[in-house]
Amino acid sequence: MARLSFREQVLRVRQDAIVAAVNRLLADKGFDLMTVDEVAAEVGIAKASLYKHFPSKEALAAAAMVRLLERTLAFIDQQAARQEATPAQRLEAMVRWALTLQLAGEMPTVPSQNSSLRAELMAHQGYLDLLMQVSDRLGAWITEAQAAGDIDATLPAELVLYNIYARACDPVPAVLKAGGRFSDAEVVELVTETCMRGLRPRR
Amino acid sequence: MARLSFREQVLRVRQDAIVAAVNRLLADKGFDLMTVDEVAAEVGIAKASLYKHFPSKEALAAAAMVRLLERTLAFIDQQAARQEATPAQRLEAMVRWALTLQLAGEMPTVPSQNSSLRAELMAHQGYLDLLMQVSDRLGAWITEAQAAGDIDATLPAELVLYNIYARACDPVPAVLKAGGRFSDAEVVELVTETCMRGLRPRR
DNA sequence: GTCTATAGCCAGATAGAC
DNA sequence: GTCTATCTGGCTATAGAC
Repeated sequence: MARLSFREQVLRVRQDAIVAAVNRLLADKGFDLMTVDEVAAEVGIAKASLYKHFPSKEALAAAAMVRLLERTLAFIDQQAARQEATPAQRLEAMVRWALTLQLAGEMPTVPSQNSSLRAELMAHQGYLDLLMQVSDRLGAWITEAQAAGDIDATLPAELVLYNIYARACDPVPAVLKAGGRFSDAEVVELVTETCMRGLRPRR
Repeated sequence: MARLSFREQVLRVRQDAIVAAVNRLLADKGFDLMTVDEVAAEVGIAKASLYKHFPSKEALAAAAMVRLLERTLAFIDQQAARQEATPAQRLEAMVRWALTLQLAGEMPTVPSQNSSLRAELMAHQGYLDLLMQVSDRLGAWITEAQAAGDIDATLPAELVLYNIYARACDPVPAVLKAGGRFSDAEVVELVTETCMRGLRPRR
């Protein structure tokens, strides 16, 4: 890794601050309701300065999504290092992690419907590469878990993968939490359990 | 039911056409991306005319949501009439119905996040009444299904209810369908099965 | 690279004739 | 109630001084 000049380090810190702010706002309001003015205000710089770092609002959001995928890969590596854990247990840990992130207000969400952002993401090579990597890693665990009988082998692997991905934007945890009867930890447990149970063999 | 004058009938038909168009657009693009101009274009009248029928964009969406809840109640009645069916089977039929509606592009979705629409819906008495009715009817079946051992009695009834509601905006069916490997009917079966299996007792 | 100020656009809502 | 035309505000993006 090349040594960074002071100037470059400052730039890097500033960019990280921007992406972190975008991450929070995406988690809170979603892409359409997030305004670039808010991002600038949260970072504490002028809007015009933002546009020196990122060419568009879509690019801002894409950077936040790339950061999420990088964090996801890091967590996958962490799970892969737990040699005592079965593939199914690792997948369960992924679900738990996603739900925890979501309840903490740190899970950025992208509109799965039509949007200017969809197009930009599908053209963003770095994003697609990371998404592929994550899918491959999780896909391998799914196959292993099915062979071990911990996940129903008659279910298409796609279905299992998408079911896990979908926990990142599941509305159930937030509604359960809003009900006030459960702690965050309890919500995570309940949702994780119903998710995984839905994927296990019939008996 | 009072006899309607011709004038009132025309009004009624026009309003139904508007709400149907809003329903489609909400299902297709969601509230934020739906524009009032599009609604007007789809109905075939001028935007200003729309505002003679509904005072705001939020009111338009609320009307579509009320219509959805009315259709839901009608389907609940239909299921209640199936005397051979168990409560769990009725709940499963509800899930199947919601998924079918969603895949057909007829399921309007409301942003569960912050939005001007949330506030308006929570102040809309007719909407809240209907929502309560639906929840009560489904809640009764859930309790019965738990007593019968078809749904895990250790799960909070809230969790079960929200899990069923969430199928209406589940992103998994659309993604599975986009993959092209499954027919709509297969998608409905796969998602319904994993949903219900997640709620059944451990063994 | 940072700021202030503003251009340009688009969508929700309204005026007023018919 | 329907239309055409317009207002209004907010948002993305940029110009231009420093």
